[in-house]
Amino acid sequence: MAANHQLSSTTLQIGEVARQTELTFDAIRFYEKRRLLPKAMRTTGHFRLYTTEDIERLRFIGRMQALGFSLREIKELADLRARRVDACESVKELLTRKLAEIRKKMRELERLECELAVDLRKCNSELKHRLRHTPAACPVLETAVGESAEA
Amino acid sequence: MAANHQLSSTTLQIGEVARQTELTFDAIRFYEKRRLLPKAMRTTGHFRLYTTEDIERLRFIGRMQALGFSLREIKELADLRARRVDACESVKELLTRKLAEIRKKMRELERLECELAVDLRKCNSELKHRLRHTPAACPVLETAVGESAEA
DNA sequence: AATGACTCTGGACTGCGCTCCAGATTGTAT
DNA sequence: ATACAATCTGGAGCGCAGTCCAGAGTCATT
Repeated sequence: MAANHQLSSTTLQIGEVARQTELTFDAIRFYEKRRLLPKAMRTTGHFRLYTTEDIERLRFIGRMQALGFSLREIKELADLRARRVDACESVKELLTRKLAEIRKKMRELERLECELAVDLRKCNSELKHRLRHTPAACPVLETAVGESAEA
Repeated sequence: MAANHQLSSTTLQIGEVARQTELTFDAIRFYEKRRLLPKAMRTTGHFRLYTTEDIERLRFIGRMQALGFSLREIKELADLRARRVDACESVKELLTRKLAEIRKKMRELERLECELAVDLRKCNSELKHRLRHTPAACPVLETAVGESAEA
């Protein structure tokens, strides 16, 4: 294990942070370069030191990415957490916008879920049916995913 | 307007398709190269011709992309529509997998929605409050987005 | 026959989000 | 003092999903 010769109490080096967040060194440094993360403190020998807040923030980045937000967007949102200006009006605007996006995505996902679920049921019942009768083409391959899009 | 000297009844050229789907020529041709779209028929002069099915498929691609699926994944799904093999078992597997992914994404979005909605309410009430009292920091900037992540 | 709108191919280029690498430095263990 | 692990910086390279462009060919109109 490497150095922690100072402030070791609640700060972690990049390797440990990488392990805890399941990110790579490179990704973490990349986020710093892109200012998604505040510039990390350093040991006297220039090793980066991270706090639990940083880890929270990195986890937040991960969550948002999985939801399909770009780093640019994530920065927008994450910055609001750290900035201590009274920017409430603009915060409100941003939140309202994001919220609308999210609700739209959710509706779309619901629709897709529905379609897939229907297809899956067709698929299942056809498989059952086929056990007793003669084989036929998979039902999903006829009236498939997304075809009922305009319903 | 350009040629349609043959089969003009239900087929469209790339320009019209681009207009209808709100995609670019380049994107459409790109999807063909990546086999997300079957190779288009051609006029005698090598102009591509598209059917309404192709348009449906392109719209499907667009929808899925907006939901954060990669072209690779979209191809997987879309291929099932066109392929007429009896691959029902594997179709079932794929659908089940996708469905699980979608449900996970939805839960995540719900959580985020919740967090943002709470923040927004805080923001609003703080703004109201501030009209009557002394100014203070924006409440969202204290207990912001994603902080309640582990709740 | 010529004009102008449309389309073709192939290849270079872009922005995003990293990853990989080399060569140097720092910290720990012996 | 030395070996070894962890980290540093800067830059090249990569996969994705296209965009942009040049130069050539195709088609309806006049």
